[in-house]
Amino acid sequence: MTSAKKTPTIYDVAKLSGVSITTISRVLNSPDKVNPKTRQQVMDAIDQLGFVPKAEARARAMRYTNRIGVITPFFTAPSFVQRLRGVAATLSKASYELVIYPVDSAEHLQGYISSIPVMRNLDGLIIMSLAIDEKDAQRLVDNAMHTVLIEYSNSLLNSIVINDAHGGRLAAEHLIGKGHKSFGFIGDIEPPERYAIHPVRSRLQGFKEALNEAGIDLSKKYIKQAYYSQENSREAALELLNMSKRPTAIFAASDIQAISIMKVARQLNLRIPEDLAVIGFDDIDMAEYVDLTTIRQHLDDSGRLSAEMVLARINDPGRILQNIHLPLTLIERQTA
Amino acid sequence: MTSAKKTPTIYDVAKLSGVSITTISRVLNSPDKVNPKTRQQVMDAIDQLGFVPKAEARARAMRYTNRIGVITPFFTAPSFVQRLRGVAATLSKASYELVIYPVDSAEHLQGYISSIPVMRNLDGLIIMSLAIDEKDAQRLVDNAMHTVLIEYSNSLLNSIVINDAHGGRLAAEHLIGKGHKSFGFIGDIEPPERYAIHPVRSRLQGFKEALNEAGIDLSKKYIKQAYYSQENSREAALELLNMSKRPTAIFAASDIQAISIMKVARQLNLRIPEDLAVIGFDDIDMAEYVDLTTIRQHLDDSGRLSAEMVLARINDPGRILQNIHLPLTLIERQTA
DNA sequence: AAGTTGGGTGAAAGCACTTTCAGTTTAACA
DNA sequence: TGTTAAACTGAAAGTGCTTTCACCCAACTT
Repeated sequence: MTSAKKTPTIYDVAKLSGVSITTISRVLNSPDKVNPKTRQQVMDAIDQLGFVPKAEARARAMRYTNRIGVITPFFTAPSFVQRLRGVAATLSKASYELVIYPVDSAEHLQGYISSIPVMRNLDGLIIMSLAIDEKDAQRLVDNAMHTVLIEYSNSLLNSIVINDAHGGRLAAEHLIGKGHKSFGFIGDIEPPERYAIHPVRSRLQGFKEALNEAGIDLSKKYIKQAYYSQENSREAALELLNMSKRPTAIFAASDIQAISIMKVARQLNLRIPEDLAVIGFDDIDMAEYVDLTTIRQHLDDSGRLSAEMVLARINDPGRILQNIHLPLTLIERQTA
Repeated sequence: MTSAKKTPTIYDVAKLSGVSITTISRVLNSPDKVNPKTRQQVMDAIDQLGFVPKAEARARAMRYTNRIGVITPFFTAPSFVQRLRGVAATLSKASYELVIYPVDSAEHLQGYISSIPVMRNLDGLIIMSLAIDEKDAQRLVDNAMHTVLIEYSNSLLNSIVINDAHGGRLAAEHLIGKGHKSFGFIGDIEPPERYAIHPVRSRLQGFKEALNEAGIDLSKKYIKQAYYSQENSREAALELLNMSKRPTAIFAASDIQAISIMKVARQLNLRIPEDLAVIGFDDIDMAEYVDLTTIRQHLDDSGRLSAEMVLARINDPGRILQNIHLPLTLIERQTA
């Protein structure tokens, strides 16, 4: 029965299904652009012939991969997920695939960064919250890999950043405005990861500065280092809240940590915001669920924007470099 | 100043070394057929340009992609993220890339599913919470695409499932054990998406059955349909809690919805669990932060397992099919 | 009824090479 | 020195696929 003497090509499939080779290609590469009925005919023919597109021919003819990559640490932390959501939304519209490169060590990062531009199986790249050095940046531009950085910047590449110190100020000012006099801070000031960038110190600094300007000194013992984990944040919160003169307001460098603090406060029977005000940073989805007052950093938008920027660059490589500063917004809810 | 705009081709090499592209090709493919002097010139040019036959590299890269794909709806909903986290963790260890195909329409899904196995730019595939029909399953196995289904099963493919009805029972039994007599249910019983699978009905059914067995009838008006959004869940909760004889315990078909209910209860000044018990389903990270009692479905583990299964299959294609039932565990915290 | 969209489609022009074939050197031999 | 086979080379014709562009036709506008 098996007639085929040679492996079938799209020309064979085209003949059998009665359409042009163009349509076959389209069924395979952008199925949504072809009429479902036609698509079904083509798929039937493909199945019948056992057609498999030849990788080399494909590679030859394909100038783009229709795929953009995201290199990110902590890719499942809520704030990163929300950025990814923004990225995915715009990529999906433009029918690009999303490849995620989770980074959990410096080697990992270096590996990705050195092989990606050479392998060229990506049309563009988004790098989140990761510091990349001059040499790597240079390699990226040499190999014409369109990339945008988030939370980090480099003169050779597009970037999207926020002003973390200003975020700290916003928090301080809001709390001061509410009449608070004694403050605490909890955040991941000295994270263990060498490869990721660390905006927390800036948030703290802005917070301190604004307090100073209001004549308030935030002494060391009210500043608690806590890793991004729940237990760790909880311990820090406990220490703060068990102090003889405990603060009436706490600024947490991330919403997740703020929520941990709320949990401890609840267990200690402290009312929020009457006994303790809590303010977070990020405005992750969950913040609204728990009515957390926080500094919104427009996570979805940053993702969306970054994707739009790489797409724009792909379509117009001559486009000028951009370094976008995203605003921060205080979102007042119930906790402060 | 920008030097290399694109990767060099044999044309560039030909120009630089002053011979025709034919000769370049020959140097590369049958060096013995070309004059040593000419060959040397060509090699020099090749070195100088850093030329790598592109198609070849691509084709090589494509025969074994080191990449596995995940097709998933709602890819940024917490429960899906947690599964993805499991997947990413094991893939990262095995140094595989993760490609995410977000599905937001039936066409999308059908498109992916028909082109992926044929195009072979993936070594394996994980399909989450999506129903796939016999024909597609058949095509996947015909094309030797190693795939694992999560929350759905098919006799031709590996799968990982949970017993949703049993989860409903667990919730009911726990609540009954706490002495509750009047119950409510909130969940996405009739979701709008045709392409995704819908375990909520089963959860409700198990819940109802267990109540029935305890002699309790869950009447229709205590069963509220609510989409997976915050506002919708809130409305449903409000209706339930404003009833003349309001339930003392509510089972939410997802943690996210349970948390919405908690928010409403807070606004209504209802104490949890004294005035109202709430139990969720999933055990997402956030559940612990807000002390939500819930039915844990081991999300990270299901992701990890699914990745391990496709990896195992890639390394040993003869491996027997598995249909894994993951246990559900009641996690008792503060809300019920 | 005429005009405007816009989805679906095919012809044809790439893509980055390989191969064929005809031609040009070169080397070797008479 | 002329002849000829061998060695080398390039133009052009594939290779199997993707993509651009123009076209058709049906569905809306006005």
